[in-house]
Amino acid sequence: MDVKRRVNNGNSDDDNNNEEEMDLRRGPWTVDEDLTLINYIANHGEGRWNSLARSAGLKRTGKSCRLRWLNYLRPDVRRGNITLEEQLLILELHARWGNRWSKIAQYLPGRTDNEIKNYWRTRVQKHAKQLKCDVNSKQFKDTMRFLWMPRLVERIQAAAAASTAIAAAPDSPTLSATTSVTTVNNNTTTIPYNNYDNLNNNNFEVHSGNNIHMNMSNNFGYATPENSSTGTSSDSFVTQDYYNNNNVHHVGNNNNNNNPNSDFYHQQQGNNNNQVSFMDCITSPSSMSLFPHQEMDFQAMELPNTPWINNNHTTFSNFWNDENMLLLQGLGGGDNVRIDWEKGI
DNA sequence: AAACCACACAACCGCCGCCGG
DNA sequence: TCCGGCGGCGGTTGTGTGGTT
Repeated sequence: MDVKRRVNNGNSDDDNNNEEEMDLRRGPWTVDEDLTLINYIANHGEGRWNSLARSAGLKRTGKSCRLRWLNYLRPDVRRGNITLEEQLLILELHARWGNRWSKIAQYLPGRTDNEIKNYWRTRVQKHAKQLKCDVNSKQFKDTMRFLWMPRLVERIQAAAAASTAIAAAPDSPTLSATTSVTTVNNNTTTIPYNNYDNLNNNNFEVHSGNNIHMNMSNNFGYATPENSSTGTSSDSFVTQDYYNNNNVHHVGNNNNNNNPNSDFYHQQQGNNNNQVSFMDCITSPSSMSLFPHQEMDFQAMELPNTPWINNNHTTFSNFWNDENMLLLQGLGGGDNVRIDWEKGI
């Protein structure tokens, strides 16, 4: 695509250059442009993007060069589908910081703010729309907190268990291709995992490192079978080893690359196996079983009248499946119903 | 086979804060 | 102190791709 832009309007926008009328290219980057940028940065380093663009002979704005480098060409950019662990982390961090994508991205090694933002918009907001509630509404946050996130945890556990099974039976060709969860090694990031109500306290910490290690056994109020009571057990949840040789690629690619010429130096590394949809998460029969002492504000969900409670809507039929409906029937309504899980409701 | 649609994501835009002259 | 350039950030758009009808 050869999209060019005449830049000479003399305003304060940093894309402009008054000294000369430059035909600045826009749109998808070509292979040649990418290689030029890569080579230039390899020799001169990054930064000072406007002068870099000029010096490298790129007919691009400095801003465009920066974006291309940071979001695509950087060697440590990690591509492929967002893993379960990353999904969980994104939900958690978004609950804490909101749309501060760059800050969230700091805790997902190799992921860019753009990628996380896209994930949020395409996946999370889409499902909020399906539920006919605002993504910032209490209803949706509760849905994430009590259904989606626990389901993710459950999936992660299942994947870890599968991984263990694979280790025990390495000849299994089916299982061996179905998980990206690896065992923990050195350089571990520990993430004490708290619920949304605790997001503002000091218990939530994320330390940079090569791995992310989630500890799910704290004051969230539940404990998983894998958890130890120490809070930092290495037995609980482990993400992919972001930097092992299998998962980190010099330059990644994706299935929807708009630049058809760029594949030659890209390496496909999609991991489709841990991709879990929102509905997959919330329709699990055991989605709630990880929360033995959680207060669940069902009234805030406006059960009888809420738009999502609509038998004609597929979202409803998926969300409030038989088991969940039995649960709700057992509650009998009321204000801020407390679910006493230990009584077997 | 073609048309249509939904999705994913690369890239752009506008705004803002920082910094140096 | 002011001003302009720059980098960073969040929001938005455009488009290629794959699936469905």
